[in-house]
Amino acid sequence: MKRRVVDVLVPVALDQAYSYVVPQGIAVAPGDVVSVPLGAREVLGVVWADNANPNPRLDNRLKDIADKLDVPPLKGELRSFVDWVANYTLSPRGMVVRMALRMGEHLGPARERVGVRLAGPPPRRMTPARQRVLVSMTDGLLRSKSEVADEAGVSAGVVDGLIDEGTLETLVLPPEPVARPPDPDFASPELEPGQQAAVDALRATVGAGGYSATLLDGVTGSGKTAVYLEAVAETIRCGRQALILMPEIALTSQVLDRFAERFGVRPAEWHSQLSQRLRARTWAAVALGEATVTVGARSALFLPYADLGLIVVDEEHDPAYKQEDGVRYHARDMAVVRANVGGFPIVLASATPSVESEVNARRGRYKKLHLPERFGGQSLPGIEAIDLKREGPPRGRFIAPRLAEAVKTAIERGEQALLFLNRRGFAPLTLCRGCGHRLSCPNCDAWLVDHRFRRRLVCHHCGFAMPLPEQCPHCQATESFAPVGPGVERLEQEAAELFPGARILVLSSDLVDSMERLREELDDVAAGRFDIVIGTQLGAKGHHFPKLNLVGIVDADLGLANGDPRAAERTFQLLHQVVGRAGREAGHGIGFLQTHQPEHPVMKALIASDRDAFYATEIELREKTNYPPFGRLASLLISGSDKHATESFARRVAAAAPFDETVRVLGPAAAPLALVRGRYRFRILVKAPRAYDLSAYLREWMAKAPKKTGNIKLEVDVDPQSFL
DNA sequence: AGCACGCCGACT
DNA sequence: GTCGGCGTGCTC
Repeated sequence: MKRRVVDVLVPVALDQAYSYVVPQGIAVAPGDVVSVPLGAREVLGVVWADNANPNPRLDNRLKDIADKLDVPPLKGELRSFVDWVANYTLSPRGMVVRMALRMGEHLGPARERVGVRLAGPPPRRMTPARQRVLVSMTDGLLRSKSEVADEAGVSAGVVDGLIDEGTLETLVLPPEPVARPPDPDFASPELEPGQQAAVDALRATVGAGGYSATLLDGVTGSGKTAVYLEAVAETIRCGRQALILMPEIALTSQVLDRFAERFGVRPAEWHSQLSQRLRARTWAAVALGEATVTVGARSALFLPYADLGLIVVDEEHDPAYKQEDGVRYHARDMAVVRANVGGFPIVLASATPSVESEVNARRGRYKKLHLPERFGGQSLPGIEAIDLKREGPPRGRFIAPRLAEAVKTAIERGEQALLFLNRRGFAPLTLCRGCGHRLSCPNCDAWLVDHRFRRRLVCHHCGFAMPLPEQCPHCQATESFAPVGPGVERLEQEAAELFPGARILVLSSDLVDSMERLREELDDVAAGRFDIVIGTQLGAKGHHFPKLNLVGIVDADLGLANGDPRAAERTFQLLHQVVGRAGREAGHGIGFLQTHQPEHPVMKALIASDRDAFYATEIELREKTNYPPFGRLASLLISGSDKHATESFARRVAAAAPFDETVRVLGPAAAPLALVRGRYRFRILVKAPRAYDLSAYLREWMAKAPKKTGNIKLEVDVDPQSFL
């Protein structure tokens, strides 16, 4: 009898599927998750296709499929999506399928939970602890052991003792579901007329089914979340699943609470900090359709939904949606593709849409829903510029007198102030006053950042850290180091001196260790347990602080200086979001922008609260320069530890570029960050027209590019977001 | 991506 | 003399 052979995609850096023999007793079909031998190990893979005539050269080398897993097969929709993403990003298909299989090796039944209930006579020896347990058990209900112990305030041993005595009996509890079914009619939202119109439109879109993309555009506080949750509710009523994508860090946000208020239960969550077991259980719940709504970071896009019927991309403009290592993909863009492949609607929500999405809406490719006002008639904060050239702080200080005065007033009123500075640590630069030497990283082309809290000088690119040296490595002077420029830790010091007695919290990613901890700290702020919050981006994202009425942007120019084509857009979006945190409740919020260039279009648009002016200038500029979305970009990053070998390789790669009169190949040039982790970096930038098939061009190019030697690496980034 | 193999430097 | 660093090649 002829043996059956199938092609299996394995989760390694291979673009091509491998062939395996289907042994007797195992029935497989495309999409099935199987366990297969690969080299010395055994890996999970996905059956991609039948192979009617396997390569005869492999005849005696074909191995058997080891096992078929008892999970639902990956649907054709997801498999097409995997192929599409691999093709578009030039990633090996194996690396993309790996993201869809990222449930760890912990599949299988959940750990058994043991429940107890009152069953026998009281114990022969009664103790106060035992008494408390029995009191809490008098209702005769079944509950878990840990629950009982917690409730009675005793240790688990006391409960075990009562089980031994026969007073309590044990029963196996059904496994706790990852997420209970949300009730679309649990609480009906109060909607204002503007919101109601948007909700009606979204309900119609969801009800109609089929692919469509909608840009939901509404300022902070306009009730975007409430509106898109109604699209989710409609999806649930249709019996389908919904995915709400969020930037990773925003997963701490109140959206989860809002969801629970609206639907009676919390959604399933998917992010990088899930434990292995919870990850596996969530994966399975999504695949079985038990998890109706998933709120997740970008990798949730690759989950094997049983019947996905809606994707919402919250804060769609957020740069964190771009994955910068491994498979380089933009989750917002791939979400649109996934909706298209699956034939269902997608909603992109933002108060400051990306220029890409805004242009798509203007071209009619996306529907646009606009929520014009703040919910409850709240007014947007007034924004004032503080011109640092004219009324800056004294030397060595970073809070201008006018801002300090406003903070003082806010505290006196019992309100909160947020000082925003997108810079971790104490000072970004330490230099020797004697000779001007700058302390920099031995492995990177970067200064060492002074982190006083950790008592280290730290490189933000490679993690190198050392204590402050005794003397200058260049001129041997002692006690000669001076910190230059501010970080959040230095601001904290300054704020403590300016506002004695104020309760100050620093929110910075290097000072929080877990998502839980961060949630607690954010709750503390919301509850008014701090007067001043000094924060990096962490403090800017998706949290609502009712008592916050004053926002001070300490260095509004920080993001504008680099050569990134999206620098202006990013700065506008970030500062708009931060300033929008003020006055959401009380309605008299105010924001201050400390800037050296109050005439910059970004600053002028922010001060005038004139979003349209910003989009008008930015879109015109992009169009004129053929930058996205009016042209396409790709970037090749060539890196290696030998500078000359790397540079010469980069030149040979550039020389191998296929000729196309509509494509421009720029470079190689040393990357702005020319050295990272001891590796020299060179960049080639590719510019192509808007509708051009850049992936095909790059694939043809890579096929004839020179072979790399030594430790040289060549990374291709289609639609790059970072140009460092 | 992992893993084995194989080739040159420092040291139990 | 071995241990181990990484560069190279392969995985049906």
